[in-house]
Amino acid sequence: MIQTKQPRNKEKILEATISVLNGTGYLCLTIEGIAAEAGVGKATIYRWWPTKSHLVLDAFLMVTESAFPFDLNDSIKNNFVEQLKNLADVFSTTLGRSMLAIIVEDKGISDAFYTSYLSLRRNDSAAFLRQAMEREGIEAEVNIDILLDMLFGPIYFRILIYKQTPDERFISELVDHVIAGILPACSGK
Amino acid sequence: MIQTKQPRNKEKILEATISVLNGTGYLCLTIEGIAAEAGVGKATIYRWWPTKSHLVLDAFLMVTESAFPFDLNDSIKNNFVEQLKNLADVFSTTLGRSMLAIIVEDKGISDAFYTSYLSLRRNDSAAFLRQAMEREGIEAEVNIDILLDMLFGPIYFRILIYKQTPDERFISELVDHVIAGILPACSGK
Amino acid sequence: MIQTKQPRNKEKILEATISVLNGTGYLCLTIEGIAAEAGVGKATIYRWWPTKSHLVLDAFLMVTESAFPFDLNDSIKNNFVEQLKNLADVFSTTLGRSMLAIIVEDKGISDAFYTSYLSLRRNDSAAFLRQAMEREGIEAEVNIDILLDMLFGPIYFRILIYKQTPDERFISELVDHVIAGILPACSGK
Amino acid sequence: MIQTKQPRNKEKILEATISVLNGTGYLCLTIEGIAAEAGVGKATIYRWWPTKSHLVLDAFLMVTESAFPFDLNDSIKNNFVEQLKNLADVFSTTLGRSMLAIIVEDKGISDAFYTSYLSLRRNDSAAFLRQAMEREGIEAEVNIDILLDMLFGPIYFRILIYKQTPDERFISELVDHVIAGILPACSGK
DNA sequence: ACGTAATCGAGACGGTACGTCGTGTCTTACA
DNA sequence: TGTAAGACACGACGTACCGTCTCGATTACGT
Repeated sequence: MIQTKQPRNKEKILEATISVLNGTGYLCLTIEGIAAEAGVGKATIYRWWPTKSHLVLDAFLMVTESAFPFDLNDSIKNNFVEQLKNLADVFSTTLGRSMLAIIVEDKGISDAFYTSYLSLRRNDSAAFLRQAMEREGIEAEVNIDILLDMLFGPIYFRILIYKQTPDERFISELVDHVIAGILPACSGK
Repeated sequence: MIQTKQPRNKEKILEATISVLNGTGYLCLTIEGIAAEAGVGKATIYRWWPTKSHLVLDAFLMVTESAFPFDLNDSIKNNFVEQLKNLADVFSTTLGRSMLAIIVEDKGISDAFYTSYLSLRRNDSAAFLRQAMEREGIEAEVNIDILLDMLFGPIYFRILIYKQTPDERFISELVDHVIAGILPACSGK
Repeated sequence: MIQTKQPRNKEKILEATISVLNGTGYLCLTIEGIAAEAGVGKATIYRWWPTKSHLVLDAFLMVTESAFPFDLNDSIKNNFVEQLKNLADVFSTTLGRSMLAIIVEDKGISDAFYTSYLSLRRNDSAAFLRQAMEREGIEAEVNIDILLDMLFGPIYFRILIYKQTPDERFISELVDHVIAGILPACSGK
Repeated sequence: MIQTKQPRNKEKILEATISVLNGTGYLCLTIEGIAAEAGVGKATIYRWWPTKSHLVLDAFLMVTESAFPFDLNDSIKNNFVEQLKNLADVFSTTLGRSMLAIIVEDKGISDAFYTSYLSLRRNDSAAFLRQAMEREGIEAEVNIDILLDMLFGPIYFRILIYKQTPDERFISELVDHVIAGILPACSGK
């Protein structure tokens, strides 16, 4: 089988990116440093990625499953707890935090991130939630988008602003609160 | 009255920072550019701010009320809708977005931001919520921290990741959902 | 008869060299540019020429007669005027100037240039001069090498340093002066 | 006396230029190398010189007397032998050869070189020659420009094309031949 | 009111990284 | 088989800012 050189090189560069990121952090991430670490010329990096941001995005996508599966036989709560734990894990790594920092300061990358990562998970989540609510007989008038924001938003918030990694207890309580809001209430407000 | 030059200079610099930020965006914000805009030597900037990040933080604090008042005579919902609208406004400006970008990528600044801005609002919010719930006879077993994250988190999330400015309708529904979760439910799950 | 591709290719490359040289000048002459212009891979150029300099030398030799004939039936003056006019023409083209620039900065090429071009003309000139002087009965004690330098040197000098192309009048006067020096003088100094 | 820092730096850079030139030759002369040798940032070099060529020109002018004096009490021959020996010396150094290589390939620099160096010597030479001829009663119809080219041209020619440094014997004969051409001849051409 | 400090603008400076270009070598795929 | 196309490591380019550092000129105060 013929093994072209090119893909091997791209992989080397992505691995070097992660390695440098883990070693020195995002603020010290330089193209020259990555090139040196990968044993590659700078031009080779620029051949495949227009900016450092795109490179980090690809590195992120390489190591991150873009979909985290739901289990229809399990409860809403358990499913979302798992989802949010996974989310918290992914974005608490140096790579994940760097990814977020780039997204926050660069609209172009955030679009690419949305397409390649966020919308996939979001769609899975929405689909699961709809099915599960129907199955559990919840007919509440709920805006699924807002529900998902109430689940995901606080995780991102804690990581981005408070620099904390939400633990299981936080996640569990959060999911409880959100679910409480969609169960039939005795009285209106 | 004698007016020393110093305070006037600091003000000029902060104003120049905002002006450059509005003109060219955070990614193009340079100390040299600010100094030129302010008609000031670079050293004068370094005299008072150790890094560009600290400078932006001060600029942000200068133009932003660090507390946004609650009205105890109004409803929980109305109060939080106002709070979140104000939050969305503040962080949808170029200055606000820049502030967030810095916070996300710099732990040191995020601490300072927490002290000077975030904790003040957070404490006010928590205090108000406790009073209001008591007044309205809600005794639900709720974790106030999580409740506040459910309110604020989605706003930051929308701004930071989705690059959207939440509108009043979104905010209103969000507050509704959160409040729904703390009203007494007919049945636990 | 079978016509191999190779000679055709070399020609294409030499022509492309001249074409690029005329288009953008020596300072912008690149192997990549020549390869593109010739519709040829870079490796094909490197197969036949070790450096850009050798390539330009070959291009120069291709378009330049390495010998310019003397006419024994004409006068010394007329012969040298023609020689110098031809010289001035050859080295006033972009190709000729480039050739000189390379010679000046590269000893290796200047040797090759000497062998393939300069010594041939020099020998012809010396032989002609000797014959003609004998024929015209001039027996002056002259160093022919120096005489030739006095003829050729000023032409190169004007072209290389002054960036001028000597005109016919200049050449004519120059030859007159040189010849005046070898005619029998009334008195030594 | 106040010694500003600036000129000291320029001098350091010019010295480093010469040092690198002597060490590795013109083809290996890089701005980065000069900056390193001088212990200076690249930007400092670019602040004062637009191109490497201008830098070499300045280095050349720094070490070269821009005028080499004539002695009106000495003979024409001796004066020009001294002039040409000096010329041959100056342009046989690495620095001198590099200067010439740059002049040959760059019209802009050759203009600057003409203004700062060449025209000064040329004018001195012409003035001296005129005075001396008058003093010695030579009234020949001579074109001084061509005479000077016959003196200087061969020197440059030998250095640039033949890569030789003309020795005293060559120079002496050359001057003899040129002078022979301006002495009254017995017969016209 | 004036001389003496302190303060400031201007910008030079040594660095670091940028993104680009051309080199000369090497690989691949096609003709 | 030979060759175009072009990937590749390398090295230098010229630029932009960084944070530090003089240097005068311009304050503003203490006498």
